[in-house]
Amino acid sequence: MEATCELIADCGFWGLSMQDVADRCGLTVPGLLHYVGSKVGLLVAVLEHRDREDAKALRVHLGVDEEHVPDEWSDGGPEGVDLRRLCAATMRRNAGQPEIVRLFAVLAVESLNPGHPAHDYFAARQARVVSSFAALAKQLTDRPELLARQIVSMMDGVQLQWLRDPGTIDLVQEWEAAAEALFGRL
Amino acid sequence: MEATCELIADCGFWGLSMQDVADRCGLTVPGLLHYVGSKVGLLVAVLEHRDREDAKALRVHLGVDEEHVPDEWSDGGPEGVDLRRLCAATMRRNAGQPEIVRLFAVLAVESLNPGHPAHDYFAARQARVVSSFAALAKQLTDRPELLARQIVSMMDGVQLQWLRDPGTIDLVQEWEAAAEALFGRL
DNA sequence: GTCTATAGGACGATAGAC
DNA sequence: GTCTATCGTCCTATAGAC
Repeated sequence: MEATCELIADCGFWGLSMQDVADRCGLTVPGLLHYVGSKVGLLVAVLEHRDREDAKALRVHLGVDEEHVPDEWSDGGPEGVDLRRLCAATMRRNAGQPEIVRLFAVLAVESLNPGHPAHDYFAARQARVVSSFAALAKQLTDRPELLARQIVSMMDGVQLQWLRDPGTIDLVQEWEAAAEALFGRL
Repeated sequence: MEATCELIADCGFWGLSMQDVADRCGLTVPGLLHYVGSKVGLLVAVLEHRDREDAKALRVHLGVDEEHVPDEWSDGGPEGVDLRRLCAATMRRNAGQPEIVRLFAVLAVESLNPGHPAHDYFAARQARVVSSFAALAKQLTDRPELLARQIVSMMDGVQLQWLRDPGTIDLVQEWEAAAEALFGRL
């Protein structure tokens, strides 16, 4: 999983070589294929692995700055969570794993092509995030879907700039400033 | 150029096949290589072609809604141009060429890898855009670089969402709403 | 300026031994 | 569960005829 994440982040799924993955694992290519079946199977395995890992870690990160974690938070669903705080927690977590952020950035763009094996996965993911943000935004504005899309756009854009120049840009600070523009006037 | 843009947009530079490009041009692979020398040469040719094309077209688009085009605008430099109007003109133009937007989105992310042949090109491009936006933002805020980065982030993010679901999202409208959040309180 | 022919390799995947 | 051997295909690039 780890090796595959790095290699896809570097060259995309189309540029990924099973040979390179196998080499990093100390396996031969047929040895690797024994587990994942095919190259697409490897991609699916990585995405599922990331989903589990991220769901787990986000809950930890949400609570890490709080003295007491409300019950609703630990239940997994984002209901009742403050939207601005949820975004900040996400960015705080992402600031510590640039390679993972880059993996998703590469796949998200590559999968705009309907023929990409992760096309449906990212379409669904995007819809899910926007609609759950919109649910939380209902309390803040009369156009919650619009605000949700703006937040997602800004998060994606800020992360992209941070990835391009991690030395100059502090992801957490940059997001805090952007959040002020988005949430400040509400 | 046209064929290459579409194919890179679909599969990235690493996924691009000279054979596919040659086929679409009605050429053989050596026939294509005669002009561009190598696969990297083809990429460079495309980027240079887009630079010329976009510089030309942006000036037209900037003036298209105005009765009179001020002299400074036609001189090429963005000095004196209203920043918000410049962004709107860019988005208006991009709304008409989704394939080109997707080409740049794919290459921009793919080239985060320092080993990518377009890495330096996109690093320079990014720096140039941010600093020219920041110059225009000086009149609007006391933190012009920050505003410039926020604008670029939001433009990139909005375009990404639009590319993923062009039927639901109107790029120009979506940007207008986002611009209100960024410029409205200044 | 465009072609045929070909070099020389990497690719994903399968078959079958151990 | 991991290997060797191999298939058939694709890849970029070069050499050289026309």
